[in-house]
Amino acid sequence: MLRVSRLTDYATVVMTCIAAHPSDVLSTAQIADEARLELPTVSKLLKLLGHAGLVESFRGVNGGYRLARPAEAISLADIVEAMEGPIGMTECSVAQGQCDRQAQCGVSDSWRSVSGAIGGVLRAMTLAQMLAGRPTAPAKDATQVAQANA
Amino acid sequence: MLRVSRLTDYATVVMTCIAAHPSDVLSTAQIADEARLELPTVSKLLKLLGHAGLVESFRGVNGGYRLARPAEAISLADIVEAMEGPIGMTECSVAQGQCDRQAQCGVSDSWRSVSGAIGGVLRAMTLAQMLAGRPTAPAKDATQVAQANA
DNA sequence: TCAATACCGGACCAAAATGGTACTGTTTTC
DNA sequence: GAAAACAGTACCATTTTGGTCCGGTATTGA
Ligand code: FES
Ligand code: FES
Repeated sequence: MLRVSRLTDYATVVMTCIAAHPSDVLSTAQIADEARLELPTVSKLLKLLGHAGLVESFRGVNGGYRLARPAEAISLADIVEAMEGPIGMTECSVAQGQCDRQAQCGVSDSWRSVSGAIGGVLRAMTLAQMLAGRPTAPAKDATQVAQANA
Repeated sequence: MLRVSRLTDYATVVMTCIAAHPSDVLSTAQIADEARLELPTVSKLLKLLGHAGLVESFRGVNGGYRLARPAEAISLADIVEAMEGPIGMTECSVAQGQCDRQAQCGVSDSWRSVSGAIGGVLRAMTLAQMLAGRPTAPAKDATQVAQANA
């Protein structure tokens, strides 16, 4: 299906939740509640995201997480890479010299090319843009519905 | 890693092999030999590709496979969809109504948007283009090496 | 006619990735 | 020093993936 893992999907949800409360330190429990996800799962996600430098963590009472950078400076590519490692469409094209067919195989160049293009697509989508489609208020007007069906 | 399955990668290799011999019916064994892949694997791939209408099959002695359309009319998106089903980045965005969080979740629109963009990238790469980087002759001159390292 | 070739449609299995959970530290606040 | 909250890691169940095999059928040509 050429899909991203479900955890990565959840990671974007979590990130938009955090981005919705800028300059606020949210605990894992708060985030899990708002994102409608299980707490242990959210905990794991935040650990990964923190390790990638996308969120800052604060320990102790009243600790929690906060965006490490403004939402405009975080792209979907950042999140995907944090969760799944470097973006590459084929096993062969990331691990150079892994595949013994590489000498004869001419498609690897093409795959590398499309991987680059897809990386560009992911880099073009920022967290701020994703947040724009998800209003904090439960309002959902016609413009957004039209955009969804486009 | 946001990757396509290895079988899909192999499918592109197989397709370029077939495309390298236009208007020739190649047996599974010939294709497997040329693609340096195991015969049962190639057999499975060709079954999938045939089912998707990308290759024509001929039974009996001297049977085999041939492209169903000219290489210019077959895109990478066709091959990926033949192997992995419809292109969609997240589970949620393909199976509408599957995820009970969908009402609250605002990121699905964004994901659908990037899925569309990535579909475009895949549709833009044709089998003919992929073949161009893989000469039939075993010659490998400097220009190709340079291109490979680009 | 009949045997050889070669695709068709499955079933089948082992190994790996995934999703999810739990538990034990460590740091900070009050 | 007790409670809150993150850090790290280990663990397991399930699913997906990659790969193989076999009996069936159609076509060719001697
Ligand atoms: S490089 Fe491994 S199959 Fe192409
Ligand atoms: S629709 Fe399922 S998590 Fe967004």
